[in-house]
Amino acid sequence: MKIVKKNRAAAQTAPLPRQPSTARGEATRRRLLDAAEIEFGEKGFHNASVAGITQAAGVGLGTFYLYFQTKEDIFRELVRHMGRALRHALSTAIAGVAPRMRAERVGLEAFLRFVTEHRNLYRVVQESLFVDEAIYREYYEAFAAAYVAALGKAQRSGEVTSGDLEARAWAIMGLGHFLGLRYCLWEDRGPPKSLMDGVMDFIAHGMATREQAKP
Amino acid sequence: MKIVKKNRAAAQTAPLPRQPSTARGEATRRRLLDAAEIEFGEKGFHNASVAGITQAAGVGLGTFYLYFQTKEDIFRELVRHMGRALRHALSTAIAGVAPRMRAERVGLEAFLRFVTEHRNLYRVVQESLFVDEAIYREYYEAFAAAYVAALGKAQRSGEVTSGDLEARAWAIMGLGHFLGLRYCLWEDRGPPKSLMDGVMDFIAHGMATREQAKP
Amino acid sequence: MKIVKKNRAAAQTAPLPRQPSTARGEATRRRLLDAAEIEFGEKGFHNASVAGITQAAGVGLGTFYLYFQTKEDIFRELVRHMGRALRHALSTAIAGVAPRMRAERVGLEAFLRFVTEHRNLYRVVQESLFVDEAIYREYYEAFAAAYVAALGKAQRSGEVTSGDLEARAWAIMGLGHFLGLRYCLWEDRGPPKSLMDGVMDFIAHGMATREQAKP
Amino acid sequence: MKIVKKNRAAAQTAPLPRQPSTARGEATRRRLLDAAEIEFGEKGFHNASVAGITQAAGVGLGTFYLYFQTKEDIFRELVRHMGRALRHALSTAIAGVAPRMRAERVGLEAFLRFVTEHRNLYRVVQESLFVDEAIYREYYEAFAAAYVAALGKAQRSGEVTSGDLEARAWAIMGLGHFLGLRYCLWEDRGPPKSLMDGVMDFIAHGMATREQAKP
DNA sequence: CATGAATGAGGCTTCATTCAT
DNA sequence: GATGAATGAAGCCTCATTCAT
Repeated sequence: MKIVKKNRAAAQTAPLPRQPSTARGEATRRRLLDAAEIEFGEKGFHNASVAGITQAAGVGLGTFYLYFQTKEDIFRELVRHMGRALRHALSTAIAGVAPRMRAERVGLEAFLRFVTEHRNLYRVVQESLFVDEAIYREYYEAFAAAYVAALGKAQRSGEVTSGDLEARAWAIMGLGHFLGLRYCLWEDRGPPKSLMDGVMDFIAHGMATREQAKP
Repeated sequence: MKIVKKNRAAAQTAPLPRQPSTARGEATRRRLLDAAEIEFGEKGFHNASVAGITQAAGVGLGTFYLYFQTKEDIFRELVRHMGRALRHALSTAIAGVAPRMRAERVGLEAFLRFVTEHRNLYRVVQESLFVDEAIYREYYEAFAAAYVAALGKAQRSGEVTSGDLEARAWAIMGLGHFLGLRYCLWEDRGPPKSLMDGVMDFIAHGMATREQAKP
Repeated sequence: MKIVKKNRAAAQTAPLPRQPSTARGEATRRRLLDAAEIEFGEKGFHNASVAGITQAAGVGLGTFYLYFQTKEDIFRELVRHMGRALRHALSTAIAGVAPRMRAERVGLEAFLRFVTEHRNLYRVVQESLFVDEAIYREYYEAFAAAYVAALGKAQRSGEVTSGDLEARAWAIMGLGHFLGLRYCLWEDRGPPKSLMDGVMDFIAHGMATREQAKP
Repeated sequence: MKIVKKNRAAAQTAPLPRQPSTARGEATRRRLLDAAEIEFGEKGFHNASVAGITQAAGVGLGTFYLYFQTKEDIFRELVRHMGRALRHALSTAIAGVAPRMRAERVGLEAFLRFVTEHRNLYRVVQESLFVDEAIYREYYEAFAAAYVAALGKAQRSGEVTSGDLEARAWAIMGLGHFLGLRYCLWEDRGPPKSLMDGVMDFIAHGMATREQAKP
């Protein structure tokens, strides 16, 4: 007797957009994600439009909603994708690399290369702080957790000094983030080797001269 | 990378917002800025509305355009304001502090305190990357320049090791940024002293144990 | 008064839905009608969706158009179905019942029972006034015609007073409609016997006391 | 820290559309209501568009939302308006009329006249059953309550027979509704006097001949 | 100085219908 | 007979900005 209105948010029985089962559907979905990466990366979330995405993807406007529930949805998916891809790239890059300081360098280089090669995706991640803060935290907390684990191992093996690993992980993530912004996104090249040397020295030994008393 | 904006109306003929000449006008302008800081900080640039700002400021909607040309305009002004205020807070905090590593600590503490106390303003600055990238760069480049200058002096006086100061400045700004995000914005307290000790040790001496060969 | 419809596609060349020739086809068609009855009844015509109907019916979306030309089409079919079913129920119920006032009561009771048991279908009929007014009129005019015929017979046999039968038929249909709405749809029970007694008394003898002069 | 999204439904601090305080605003609001009455009446709720309403009202599209929160909102307002206007028309018409059967006739005539003169508004009320059932009930329950009260007085004064007044009120409302539909909306004239005579006779004395036993 | 009614471009989302498989 | 991916017209609603008062 009650007239039910459609309400996406509250849709209880509403069928979620089906994950396409066919190969054709899979391809369409991928095309949309690729297009969204570019649109969001270039225009930002709010200035990007679903119409722009579908146009770039070469599909009809309505098709978008076959695969994603909202504009935010595909955005979130992109962030998650970036997270997975980056973690995979890094773990692949440093697999088997020792000692730890060498792994640190390889990891940082891989990160900066990744940023350079996926500038749009990287911007998407950064903007997620203003679109869906939760997913931004999720992204970095996952990253931090992995980092803390790696540092912990190195610490136990005596390669890394004692100290709060959580803070150190965030510090180094921030450090990498800004270097990426400054040298990869704004200048269109990864940081030169000389710069990497300097940065790694900073990470390994800090910037205080020996004579300095601890602050 | 360039954020495309929609130029709804080029406002070519629109009269420039007058610089308030009276004390009353000055107060109105101040009220608008204060309200905007809260609105933008809490809702983000795109979800904040001019109407919301004027309402919070207790002035009429039209009044906004007596003092600012566009919504972006007041946003930019907020970023510039934050830049000035933060630089002032830091330079005041470390004035006369020596040696350099001590100044670094005092500066980082002052920064984190500032972030904690001006969370909204800080969010505004971060979001500016997605509203007007130029002003974000401006903000950090000004900051970096000052930082490089300070480090240069310390370097010449032998308090800081040799190395690329530009990169070091950005690294430490990023480091501070992430610590602020993690410990000040997400947890509602500045970092505890023990954490600060660890962080400063990292900045001063890095994290490699002595036995480690340089990576 | 005419409801303007949007003719999305004139569907001039579209093949007419085939009348199912197989038993399987017949079953599918039946399933669609049953599902539509529920969907339309619960959500209303505009909030019901073809997808919802096919989902509830357990058939593919495209299958719908094998059996019905448009969403309105199946709706109309439901209205016609209700008309036939109700007329059948009533004529069955009062077959052989005499005298007329007894038949009236039996008929009204059967009607209210029908409404109670087919709430969704009844809502569909009512909504048809706003979906396709012609079919609504068709429905009630068919009903009225049958009613007038029955009353005419009773009139000629002296069981019913003289007077405009058309108006009387519509009056009693309206009366029944509102009682159904009030007591069957909104309260979930048919009207109690005492209420039926009162209503029948009203139909038979009106509500004026004997002393009343005719108005 | 939480990004607040705008959500009309959940808008907690959102300013309700101000009731216009100025005479100009009042006029605009009235123009919108008048236009909506026609649009909804002619096209039905779902086929009417806000754009159509504002166009007919001669105001900009956005202006609509200065005065009404949603399309449903103005629709509801129309229903409420109709309720007030009709009750006012009826109570004015029968004020001081006696005896009750005379008042009944005057009331029914006034109702039918009202329907004839406000066909659009009347359709709006009927459609409200499918747009917002609650307001439809509200409308008729208010009406029924007033009716029951009037009948109760007549009953106590011996002008009306004993019996369930609630049921009788709904029965007569339904009766009036269908007569209005049949004779005022579909034929474009009120019912002729002869018809009114017959109907009033039915209401007063029913349709059973004297010889009939009570059913 | 200040106001707030008015505007309309623009964006997201829905869904009936088609058609290739 | 049946399917479901694809389409795109259409509609509701928001909000920065203007301007007459």
